Amino acid sequence: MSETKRKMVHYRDEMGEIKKGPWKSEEDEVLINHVRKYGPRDWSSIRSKGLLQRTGKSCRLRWVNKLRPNLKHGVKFSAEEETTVIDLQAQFGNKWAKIATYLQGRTDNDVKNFWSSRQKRLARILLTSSSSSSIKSSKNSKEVQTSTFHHVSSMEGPNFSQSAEEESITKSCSSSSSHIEDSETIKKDPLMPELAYPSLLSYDQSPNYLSFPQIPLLQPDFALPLGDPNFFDVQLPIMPSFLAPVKGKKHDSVTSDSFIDDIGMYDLIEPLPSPSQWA
DNA sequence: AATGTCTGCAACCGCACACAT
DNA sequence: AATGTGTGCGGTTGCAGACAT
Repeated sequence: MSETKRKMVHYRDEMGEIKKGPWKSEEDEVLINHVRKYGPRDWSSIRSKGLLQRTGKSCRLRWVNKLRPNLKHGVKFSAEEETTVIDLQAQFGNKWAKIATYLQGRTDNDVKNFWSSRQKRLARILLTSSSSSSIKSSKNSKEVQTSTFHHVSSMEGPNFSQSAEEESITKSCSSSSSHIEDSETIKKDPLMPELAYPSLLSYDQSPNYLSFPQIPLLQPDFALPLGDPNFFDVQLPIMPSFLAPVKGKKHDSVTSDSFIDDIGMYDLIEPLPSPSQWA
């Protein structure tokens, strides 16, 4: 993002003028020098010493999100990172800072923004698809709906709506799968590629609940603090990258076909590598 | 080419927590 | 125990660029 993206704002308090908005490279330099001298702490002293007209909070945020070493700037989330975020979000909820500790070079803000974008895309797809697709009933549609929905919901985590949106994606998926005659046929459906590899799947207590295999996560105690210079050397678990990264940008009209495209966007239709390729 | 819409992301805000006094 | 200060976190906003029409 350019330095002039945000309007520079100034206001005064008892300590003088406070600057807000985009950071200049000179300010970054001052901040970096402060951290070199004193470490990533005493943020408030930066202003009280007159080094910068920024609040301590603003300085800390700038350091954590932009200036800290080894951050991945301008690098899209990989399939592995997406999978990790999805899984951890389901596990921890919206604990972005915690989730970020499992991802090399990612900040809580990165994770938060990633998730937010993803949720928006999904919401739009659900809304559009529910308004553009008709509902067909088949004798086994309920079964298909259930497994399809649970698949999606397990990816999207506990915050996912359980009401209108749930119903709309269920309808959309069942609509595009209305040819399915029995559960065996489901395995051949491109929407459900992972069903061809049952060993990859795990089932929880509910027999219909389909979820991704659990990523062997680092124990939280094992996660090093961000200040630790070795933090980014931690080896993170790698999943088979059968989850496709988000491709394309705009999806204004969602027909049955384009919905499938969007489902692909949500990591469903990328062809699975054969199990022998995972090693 | 002009305009409208969408997306990604930097940065702010308010709240909560930890710690010192 | 109460209060003040510093820091961290999650939610939200708003802008610039990308993309579609």
